[in-house]
Amino acid sequence: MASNDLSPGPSGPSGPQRADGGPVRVLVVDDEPDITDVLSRMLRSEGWAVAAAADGRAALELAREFRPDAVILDMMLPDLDGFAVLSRLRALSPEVCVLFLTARDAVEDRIAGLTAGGDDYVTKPFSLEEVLARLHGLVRRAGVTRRTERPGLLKVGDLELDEDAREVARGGEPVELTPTEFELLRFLMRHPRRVLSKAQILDHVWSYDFGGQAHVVELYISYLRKKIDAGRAPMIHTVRGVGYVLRPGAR
Amino acid sequence: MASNDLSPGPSGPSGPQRADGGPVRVLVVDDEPDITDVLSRMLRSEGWAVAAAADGRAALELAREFRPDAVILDMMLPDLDGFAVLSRLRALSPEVCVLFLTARDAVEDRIAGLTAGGDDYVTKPFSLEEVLARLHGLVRRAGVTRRTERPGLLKVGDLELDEDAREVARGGEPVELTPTEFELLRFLMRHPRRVLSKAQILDHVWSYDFGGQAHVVELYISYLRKKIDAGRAPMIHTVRGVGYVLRPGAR
DNA sequence: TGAACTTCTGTGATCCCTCTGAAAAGGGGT
DNA sequence: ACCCCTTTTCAGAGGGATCACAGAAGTTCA
Repeated sequence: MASNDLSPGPSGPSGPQRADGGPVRVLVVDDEPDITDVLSRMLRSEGWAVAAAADGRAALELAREFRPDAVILDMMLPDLDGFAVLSRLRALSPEVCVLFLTARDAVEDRIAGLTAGGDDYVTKPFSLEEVLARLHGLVRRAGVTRRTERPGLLKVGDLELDEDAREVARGGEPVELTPTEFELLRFLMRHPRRVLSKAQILDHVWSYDFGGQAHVVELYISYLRKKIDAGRAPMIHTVRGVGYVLRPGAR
Repeated sequence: MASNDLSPGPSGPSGPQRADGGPVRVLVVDDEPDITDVLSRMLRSEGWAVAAAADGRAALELAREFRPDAVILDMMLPDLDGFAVLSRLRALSPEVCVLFLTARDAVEDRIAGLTAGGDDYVTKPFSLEEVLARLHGLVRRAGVTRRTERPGLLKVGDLELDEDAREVARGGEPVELTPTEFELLRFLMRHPRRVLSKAQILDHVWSYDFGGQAHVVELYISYLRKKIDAGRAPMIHTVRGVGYVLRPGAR
């Protein structure tokens, strides 16, 4: 209840770090202030350095001095076509990696061809966890981030989640999860030992336009428990009146 | 009400401090004078710099020169919609963090979704401790406050309370608490060695519209004693005719 | 197109947290 | 010692929160 997000843990800033030790720089480009706002805040709270622009012109200007490592780029901009922005961004700094935001039906078209270059895309409406996960994948593949123990592998107790392979295992035993279950578990595993409210979970795991009740969270928690805690010492604990915690050891 | 404020202790102002050493600045916006009044008093007595406004127009004007680090914003204002105020506040200073006040049934609607940005909300009726805890969490995560040893961890003697994990331990031994017990203990631990009257406790831990008697305080104190002082040297002491103290060592 | 699967809603049952009321225990003063 | 007042403890009603189950709606894939 109390805390609402994702602050860097007690062990210091847990956000992505560049090889030079500074935070990874990301530029958010979208004409809807709600979107840039929520993305900027979340990314900042996750330890990224963030700049935001509302149209293509501003984005290009900003990119020139902000020198982002990555760009989150809406393909529907008021002034310039997303592709125009893209090509000029690339002219400016060829190394930058791009995460496209696009409407669901526009995907098949031409976006698919772009991902071949190592970039990636997310369809609107998206969930924050999805954006975060893709962005992480992008900069990791691009070699921007400092090499850590084993990137893309989350471990909590004997529970392992591989973000790249999308595989989950408890005590070496593989576990099959549906997409939503996977996202929920990833969110829990990225914030272990920390009580997460249903509202927080809803905000991060479900799409931003999801109008549903907190009830779905309870439902999916129960699904996860059946698959992950079945028979073993439970790792998902409910904190009555507050939310849920993922806790490794006993208790 | 007024008599139940907590002034800064003899050890000087213990309130939050900005990285520059000054007090954290918070703007309270609510159209009910009772609310702004009680919040302002409490926050001031906790060492914050406070300004208050009764409607959106005044809030925006005030924000321009007061330059708050955080805003407590009622979503039901007489003139402007809370969301309108929010977006203009953001336009003014994007870094500001916001704690929303909202009716219980309005939550599911649109407030959820805001917590994703790192902001937070509290439903009316609220308790002062709840507001304070959330506000603390917000500015801590926003990196406004000076970094202390381990944020979110309260220690008194061998008693520890982790606000993030919502865990309590006495002498390393974990203790299970219900939500109300937890809030009560947090309040006590935030003001150790200080006699707190039942009225003060009632005002801070219970919702402001709670009509009940001081009897519940005695009841919950007894619950806490059973769980925390059981067998050990007691830390919760009764000051007859006055209230209770939480004291670490002997005596 | 049909079958399998995933996601979400609704209902009811259960648990346990909160608070009330009353009785018991304790303190302090005369 | 006695009485009065405060504090503590006990027992239980009520209600909110959580969970389990079933099924409808939507999606994916062959």
